[in-house]
Amino acid sequence: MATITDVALAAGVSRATVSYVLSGKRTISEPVCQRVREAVESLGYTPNAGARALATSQTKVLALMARFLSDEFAPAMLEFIRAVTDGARDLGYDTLLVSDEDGVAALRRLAASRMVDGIVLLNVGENDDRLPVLTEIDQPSVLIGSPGDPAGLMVFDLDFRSTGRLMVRHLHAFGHRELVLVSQPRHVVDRGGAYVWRLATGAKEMADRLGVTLHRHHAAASQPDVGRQLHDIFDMHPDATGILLNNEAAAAALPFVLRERGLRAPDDVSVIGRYSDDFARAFSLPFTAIDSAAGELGRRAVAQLVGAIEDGAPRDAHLLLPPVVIDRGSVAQPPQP
Amino acid sequence: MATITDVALAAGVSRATVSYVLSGKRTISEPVCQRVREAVESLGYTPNAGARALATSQTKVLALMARFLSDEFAPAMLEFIRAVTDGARDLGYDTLLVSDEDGVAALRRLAASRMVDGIVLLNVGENDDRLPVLTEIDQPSVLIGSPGDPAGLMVFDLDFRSTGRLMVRHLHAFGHRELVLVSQPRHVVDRGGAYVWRLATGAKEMADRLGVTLHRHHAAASQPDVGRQLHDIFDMHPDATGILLNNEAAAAALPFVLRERGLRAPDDVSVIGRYSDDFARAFSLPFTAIDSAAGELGRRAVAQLVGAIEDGAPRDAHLLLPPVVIDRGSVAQPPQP
DNA sequence: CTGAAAGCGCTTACAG
DNA sequence: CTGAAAGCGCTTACAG
Repeated sequence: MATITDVALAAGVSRATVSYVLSGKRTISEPVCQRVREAVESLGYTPNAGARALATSQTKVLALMARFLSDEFAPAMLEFIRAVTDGARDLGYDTLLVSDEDGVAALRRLAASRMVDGIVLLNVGENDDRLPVLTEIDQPSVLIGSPGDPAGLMVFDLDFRSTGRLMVRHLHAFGHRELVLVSQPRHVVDRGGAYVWRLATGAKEMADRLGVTLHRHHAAASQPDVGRQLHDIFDMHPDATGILLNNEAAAAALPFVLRERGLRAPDDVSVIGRYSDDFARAFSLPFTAIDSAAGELGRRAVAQLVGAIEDGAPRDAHLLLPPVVIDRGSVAQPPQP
Repeated sequence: MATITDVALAAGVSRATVSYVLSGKRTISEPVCQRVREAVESLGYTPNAGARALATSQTKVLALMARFLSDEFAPAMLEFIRAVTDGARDLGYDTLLVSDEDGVAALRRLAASRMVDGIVLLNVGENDDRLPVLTEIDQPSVLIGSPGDPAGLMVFDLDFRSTGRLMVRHLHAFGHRELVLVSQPRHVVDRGGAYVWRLATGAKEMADRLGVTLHRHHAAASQPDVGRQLHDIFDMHPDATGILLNNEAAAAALPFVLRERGLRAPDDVSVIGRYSDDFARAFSLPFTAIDSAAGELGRRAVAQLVGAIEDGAPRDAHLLLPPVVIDRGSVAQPPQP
C-alpha cells in the first residue's frame, strides 16, 4: 500500500506538501499540485485512516447504537438504520453499527477508545440507562426517541402527543364521536417506550376537549394474539366508529380482522394508523396513517450531530417532528345508524 | 483522556510494560502487574484505537457491505445484519455498516484506507460487480449469497438447489403429484438473484425424478399484486394440491388468499415455504418452511472471515448450508378426490 | 523480568 | 510558496 512518503518521493516534494495538496489547507503552486495529483493517481494512494485519526483526533466515523428488541418491528428499525448510515455517508462519515447487550459498556468502550467522533442512540427509552454515560464522554451524541428528561441532550423524535391529538381531531372532523385506540403492548411502555403513552395522552386530551369518547387498549405485538384481541375490542365497543392504531402488528392484522367481521374501511369503520410509509408500502396497508418519518428523523439527527462535531453546534437541540397525515382513504363519515 | 504514558507514570513503569501487561504478551511480575492494573483502573484507561491500529495494522473492525434493495424483504435483511454484528462482536470486532450506492468505490475506499480488517458482502448476486475488486485488495472477504463463479472466494449460502429438491420430495412423500412453485419476481433473477432459479432448478430436478408435475411461476414482491397473482395461479392449476413458496410477500399474502377462496392448509392444499424463522414468527405464518438460516450463515461467515484475518485460514471456503424443514403442520396428504 | 527507542503514517505549527 | 521536524498514542523488536 502506498503511503504519503511514496507519493512525496514520486512527486519530488515533501510529505507536508502532499498533505496540503490533498487537504487544500494551503495554496500550492499549480505545477506542484499537478505532480502530486499524478503521483496520487498512479500509486492509488488513499490516506491511512488510523494514522489520520491519530494525527487529527477525528475518525470520521459515527456510532449507531441500536437495540434489537424482539418486539421491535424490523421494518421500522431498518428504516432508521438506513437513514442514519445514508445521512452520515452524505456528510462524509462512516457508521459503526453497535448492538451490544450492554449498551452502557459499549458506549464507554467506543468513547474511551476514540473510535468514533459522535454517537447516535436509537430506541431511546424513558429512563434509558445509557443517558447518564453521555455526559461523561467527550463525543457529542444525539438521540432518536424521547427520554423522560431531555435537558442538555439533542433529541429527535416524532411528536407523539400531537400525533395522538391529530388522530382524534381528524376523525372528529369527519363526524366520529366514539373511538378506540389500539396501542403497543403494555410491556413496551414498562420498558420505557414513552411514545406509547405520549400518543395515548394526546389522543385523550383531544377527545376530552372535543367531547369524543375514547377507549384505550393495548394489544400484542404479533399474531395470532393481536388478531384475537382486535376481535375482542370490536366486540367490546359495538358503537365505536373509528379506530386509532399505534401498533404495527395490529395494523398488519386489521385487514384480516375486518374481512372476518365482514367490515370495510371506511364504509363501516374509519381507521387511522401511525407507522412508517415503507411498512405501509411493503404490506400495502390501506389505512390513512401518520408517518413515523424515520428517514427524516434519521437524517436530521445525523446532520445535527455532525454539526456538533465539526463546529460545536449547540448540544441542546430538541426536534419534535410535527405529525403529517398520509391520506389513504380509510377515514370517512361514520355510517348512518 | 488518559494515555498509556499517564498510566506508565502513575504506575512508575515504562510504557512498554503497561502495554505488555495489557496484552499479556510478556510475563510481568505480579507486583508490577498489580500497580499497572490499578493505574489503568483509576485513570479509566482504554487504548486509543487509531494509535493501536497504526502500530499493529489491525483495526479490529469488519465492514458489512449491504445493499438496500427496495424489493428486498426488510426482516430478512435485518436478521443478516444482526447475525453479522453480533457474531463479530463475540469475536472482538466491531462492524462498519456500509450501504453506498456505489459498492465498488466503497470497497476500494475502505480497503485502501485500512479502516477494516475484513469485509462481509451481503446480497451477493450472480455477477456482482464488487467481486473483481475483492482480488485487488489486501483484506480477506467473505460472501453471503452465491456468485456465479465462487472460485477463490469464501461463500456462505443456503443450499437453494437442495432446498428446491427437498420441498418437492417432502410433498411427494405425502402423496402430492401436482405442485406449484411461486418464486420471487423475475427482475430479482435478472438482477442476479441466483437463489431464485437455483431453488426452481432443484425443484424441477426432483419433480422430474419423481414424476411429479411442477408449475413454476413468478409473483410480485408486494401487495396487492402478489395477492391477485396467487388467485390467478390457483385458477390456472385447479388440480395442484401443493404449493411451494420462494417469495416472502407471497407467504405473507397466502393466508388472505386461502381464506378468500375458502381453502385451508393442509386440509385442502399443502404449503411449504422458504423464509426466515423470525419472519414466520412476526407474522405468525402457519406454514411448514425451510429456514433461511440468516443467523447461522451470518455467524459462520464471520467466524471464517476472522479466521482468515487472524491465522490466514484458507481463503477458499464454500458452505452451502443444507436445508432443514421446520414443520408447522401445513403439509399433509392431498384431499381425496 | 523490564526499559529505551524506533516506527506505524499521518497533520500542522514553525521557519524560511 | 514550500520543507524539516515534532507529535499524535500505541506496539514491539532490541538490549540488558
